Amino acid sequence: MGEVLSSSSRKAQVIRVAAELFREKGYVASSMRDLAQKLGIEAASLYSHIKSKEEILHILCFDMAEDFMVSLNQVEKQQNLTASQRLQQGIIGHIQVMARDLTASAVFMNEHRHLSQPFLRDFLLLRINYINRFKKMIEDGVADGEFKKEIDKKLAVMTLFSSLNWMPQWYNPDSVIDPESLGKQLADMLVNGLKQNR
Amino acid sequence: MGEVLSSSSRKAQVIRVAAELFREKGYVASSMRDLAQKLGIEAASLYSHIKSKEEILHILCFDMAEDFMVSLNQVEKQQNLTASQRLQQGIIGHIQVMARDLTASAVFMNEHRHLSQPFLRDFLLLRINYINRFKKMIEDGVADGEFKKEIDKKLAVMTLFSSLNWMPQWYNPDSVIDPESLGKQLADMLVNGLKQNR
DNA sequence: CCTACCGATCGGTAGG
DNA sequence: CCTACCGATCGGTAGG
Repeated sequence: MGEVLSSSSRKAQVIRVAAELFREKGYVASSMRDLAQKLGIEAASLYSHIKSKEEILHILCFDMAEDFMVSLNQVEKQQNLTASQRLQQGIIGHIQVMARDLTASAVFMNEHRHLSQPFLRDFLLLRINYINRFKKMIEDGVADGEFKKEIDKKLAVMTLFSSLNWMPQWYNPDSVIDPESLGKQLADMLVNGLKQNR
Repeated sequence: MGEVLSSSSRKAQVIRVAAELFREKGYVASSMRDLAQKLGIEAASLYSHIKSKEEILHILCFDMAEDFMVSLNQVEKQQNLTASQRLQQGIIGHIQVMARDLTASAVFMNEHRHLSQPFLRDFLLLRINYINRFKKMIEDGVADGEFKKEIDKKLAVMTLFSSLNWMPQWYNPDSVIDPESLGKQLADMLVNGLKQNR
């Protein structure tokens, strides 16, 4: 997990509480006074821990991005697996990272656009890179003959990402289904579809 | 299309320009002064056309919701079709409604949470109803034996909605692929999966 | 559609 | 971590 977020410092606590607030109300609608109140301190006191409101958003977004990258790096090492197996592992990894901190994941997803430049650009470059690496797995599957050659790879990867990204909005981490099973089911649905196998 | 949005009144123009602004910067970060500037008038003059900032958001969200409902009503009438055919028609309809106004669709999707009560509650009830009607189509498909009985229906419908909802973020309406083809491909991918048919 | 303006709230700083 | 405070900006109104 990102260094700051995983620590138990006061700063980390400020960021975790901020994440809850940002998720609930959105970044722009969350005031530093709201945040201070949740922490039981005065707004001005926040600035002993963080440099600015945006620093909080920056840490939340980039710490999550880092975790997603680490997870995908692991998967890409396993070149002994077939494309669909790697895709499955990638999906499971993504969901596991999200499940470790669904609040930060929701902020990562919905609020990153409020980063100012040049951070926004850096963030979007990381995201494009991540998506392209998933797209590569799909292309590998087509090249192998494991996936249909007629599939629209862009549509496939966008559909995959949409479902992954939307998950923090409805997935309940205390539910019966654990992240790994969820990842497997999602991968299976995407790869095999809903239809009865003949 | 919703009455206000489709008209060419000055009010409709204000709302359309607001939609672009809300999409770009988010509802909260968009000021009435930003909006006025885009229209070439003073901020105070906006209030000759609209009652409040929230009225704009309300109209955008509920006009889109109305259009989605009309589309789904049409599909549900076709009980001669199989579940997967109805699902496909539902998906195509949803995408066609979105494609008619991708800007309003993006606002509908990302900014509805800034509606105040009781409008937010009303909106969420409409959305739940809409989702449940798609879920019903999937359940019908399972009951018929057309879809696998092991599928997680909640996961399937959330995956479907995630992809539909995310589309305004990447779909280019001027692209080579028209909404109907896109809907067909998405439905096919969901129903049949990526895997080569044996 | 404009000028003139209001009270509330914003992120953040100085100085302890 | 607090008190005291700043300049900027917010949505919106009065009155034409």
